[in-house]
Amino acid sequence: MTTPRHTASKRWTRQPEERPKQILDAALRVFCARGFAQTRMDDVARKAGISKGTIYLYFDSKTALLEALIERAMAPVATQLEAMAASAPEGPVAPLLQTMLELAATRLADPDVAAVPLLVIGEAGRFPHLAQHYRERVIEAGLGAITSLIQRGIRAREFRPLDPALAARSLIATVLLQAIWSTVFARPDDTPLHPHILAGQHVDIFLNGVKTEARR
Amino acid sequence: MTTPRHTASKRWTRQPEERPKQILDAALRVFCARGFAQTRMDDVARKAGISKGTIYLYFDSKTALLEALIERAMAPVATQLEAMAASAPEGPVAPLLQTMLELAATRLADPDVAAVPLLVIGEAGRFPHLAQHYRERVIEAGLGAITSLIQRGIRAREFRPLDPALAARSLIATVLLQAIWSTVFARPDDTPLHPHILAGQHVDIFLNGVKTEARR
Amino acid sequence: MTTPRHTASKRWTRQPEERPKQILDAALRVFCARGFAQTRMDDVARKAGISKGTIYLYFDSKTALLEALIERAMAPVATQLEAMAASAPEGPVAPLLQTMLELAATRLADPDVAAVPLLVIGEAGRFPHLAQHYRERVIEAGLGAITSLIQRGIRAREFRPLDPALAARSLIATVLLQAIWSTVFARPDDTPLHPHILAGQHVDIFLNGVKTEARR
Amino acid sequence: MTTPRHTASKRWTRQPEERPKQILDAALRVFCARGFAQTRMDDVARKAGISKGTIYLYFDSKTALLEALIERAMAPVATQLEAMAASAPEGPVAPLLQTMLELAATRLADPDVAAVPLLVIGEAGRFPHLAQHYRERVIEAGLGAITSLIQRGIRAREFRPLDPALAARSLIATVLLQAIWSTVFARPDDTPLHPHILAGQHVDIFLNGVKTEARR
DNA sequence: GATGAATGAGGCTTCATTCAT
DNA sequence: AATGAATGAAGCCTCATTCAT
Repeated sequence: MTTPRHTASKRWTRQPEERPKQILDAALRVFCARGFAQTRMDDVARKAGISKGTIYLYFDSKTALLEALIERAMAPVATQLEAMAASAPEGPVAPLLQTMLELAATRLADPDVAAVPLLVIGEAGRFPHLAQHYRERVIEAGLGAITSLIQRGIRAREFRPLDPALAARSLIATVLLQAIWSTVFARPDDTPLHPHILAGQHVDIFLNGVKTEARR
Repeated sequence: MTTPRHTASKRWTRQPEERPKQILDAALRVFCARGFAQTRMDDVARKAGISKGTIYLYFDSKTALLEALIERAMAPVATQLEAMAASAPEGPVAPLLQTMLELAATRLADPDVAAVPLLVIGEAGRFPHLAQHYRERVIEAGLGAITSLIQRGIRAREFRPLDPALAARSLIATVLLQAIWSTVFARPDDTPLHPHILAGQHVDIFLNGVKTEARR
Repeated sequence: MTTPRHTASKRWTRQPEERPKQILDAALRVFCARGFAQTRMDDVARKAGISKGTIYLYFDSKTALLEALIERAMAPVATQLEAMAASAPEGPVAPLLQTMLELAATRLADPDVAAVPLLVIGEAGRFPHLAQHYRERVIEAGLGAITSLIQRGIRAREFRPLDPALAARSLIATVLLQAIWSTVFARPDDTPLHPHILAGQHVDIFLNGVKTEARR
Repeated sequence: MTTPRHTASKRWTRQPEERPKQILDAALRVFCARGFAQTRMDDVARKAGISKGTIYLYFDSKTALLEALIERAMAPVATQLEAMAASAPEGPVAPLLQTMLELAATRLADPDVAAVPLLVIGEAGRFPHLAQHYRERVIEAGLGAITSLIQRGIRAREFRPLDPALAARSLIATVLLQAIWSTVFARPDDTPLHPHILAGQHVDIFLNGVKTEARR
């Protein structure tokens, strides 16, 4: 068994285009694994396969790295939520809600995706502006989209009358909390709960729970 | 009748016996406000009204402080959950579930109570044993208690057949996530969402969603 | 030859009263020897016989150390200059000027005293406010005191008419520059130029050069 | 007739031959403005309009840059001083001294010229060989030239007997110190003291102070 | 020759922990 | 038991220098 030499004999290569992405990807992993405060810039650098100083060619500080990271993760979510809310097709909203929840469950089953809200939760105390930004662009946007759909359902007598904002929380909490739990409390030997199954039954309960009472 | 250990030769009146509690209370507050890593022992000391060195008379390290804190918060919850599960009265479980959820909502509305799960979530990456312990004694116990009640409801045809473990998650997630959110994303000018209202409508939706279909 | 054990068996002693002075003294020496930028806090600490962290119990930063140092050195000089200017006795000013110059020469012969103006000169580029403060409190005060004495001499026909401010510069420059040179360009094997001799001849030349022309 | 080394295949017009001068000029400015230690190679490069790496094609290190800089500035001064000392015309030395001082004052009024002694003063602690070299080639040469002229004046009974070496210091200190002060303590809104005026009065005082007493 | 991305040693500063009082 | 001065290891960040392009 020979010791494989590295195929690249160069100590490093220029990759100014790729570096920011490499660094953010690495930072997400290590911040998530150890927490922001416990992560050393060296950890990020090693994970990205570069040297410590190189990070500072692209990001001003450790904090700037965190902010860029969260900003990057937030942007597509916020965009998609707005698009969804704007383009909901006519007709009953129940199937729509089901689709959205399953989509969310699938997305959040990816640890890299679930990592970001967790980071925000963990660092909100230290970086209130981050938390506020996340709240506005993601949480309120998401809750708003769901809330308006539920409201539509109520108006159309598809659902019985109830507070649509609270109902929206009832609908999405299970999926979100599951994402948090499976990331935080995962045990190595755990069979991960398939997100579709949980989301499926939850949506079923919810829709049964909110649907207009059968004529009496 | 307390046994005074010292014969009135001291000037300070605070009893050593109260110190651990004072320290833990202070630690909970500051850990929660700034996060564990960002909190200095000086912060804890100042909050407790004592000096930094004194903490080390009662706790071996900063980590030990965190562990004691979480342990202390976990104990009564675990005890109560076990008691509930053991002593559930006969009859329909729906009112029981409602009571439990409202109790949980009320408890978690206290920031000092909600702080603990948040701490665990934030530090799980660094202290896996803490996370595991919390999972076993609180999460699994709580989910177990709810699950077995739901199972009883299903057996009694009070509820339609579904996976009781998943249903338990559906039931409690809304209340827990609300506790997390209102702690993390609270805005100073926010009217806090009264926990009873959210829990009330959520339980209503849930119970309507799981109840046996009324024969029509 | 035995290895002498330290008489103090304690690793350190409490000296909260003495520390600031100890630290400033040490800092003056090492800043002067190596320059501010080239000096590590470790150097200061070692010179002061304490640990690096201790410095930060008394000074906020390396820069604060420099500022405190210069402030401390400036205060007595400024005070003395003001006192001198205020309490000059009546009569001819020539002996006064001679006394002042010799005093200045003696003072500046102490390397610890000469070090401060040198520090200011070296760091003026980085700390303009320091330079400005020094200029106002020391240089302008000193020049002002000398200038007003010379003016008195001119008014009393003791000196011939000339620009007193420029004459003040002529008078003190030699002593000051000598202080700078002997600090900067000192060679170990140099016999130091005795300040009194230089100052003595310089004042003699100066006073001869400014005295009223013998009646013609 | 210059020999073009490249056959017009390059786009840039700056000749490599000019680079060292460009770099040294830039370095002088920024070293003077911020001090040697506080100046980054990037600063020098930007000032020179080239890139950081290019400096290393011409100079081995930052220190080499400083040394080359000072060496370059020293050479003409040393040469001129030697020439002056060698070719002093016969007759009274007073006009000669006056000319030299005014020349020095004029030269030192150029901040780029005054910058060099200041740099040497500031970095003498770190680069003793620089200081020694400067002392030998500039200071001792300059003092020597003046000293020997004064000695000539004493021998010719133009001046009264005094220590010519100390008198030389008395003569030049005012001009040098003024150069230092105006560079270090310059205020933006200051009308700079015209060097000729200061030097003029100083030389007048000095020559009056050293001239043989008019028999009365 | 020129560039500027990449490196990594080094310094300031923080803070958990110790210990003399 | 309590204090808080003192310690020193550890981490963020800078920047002189190198080197692939």
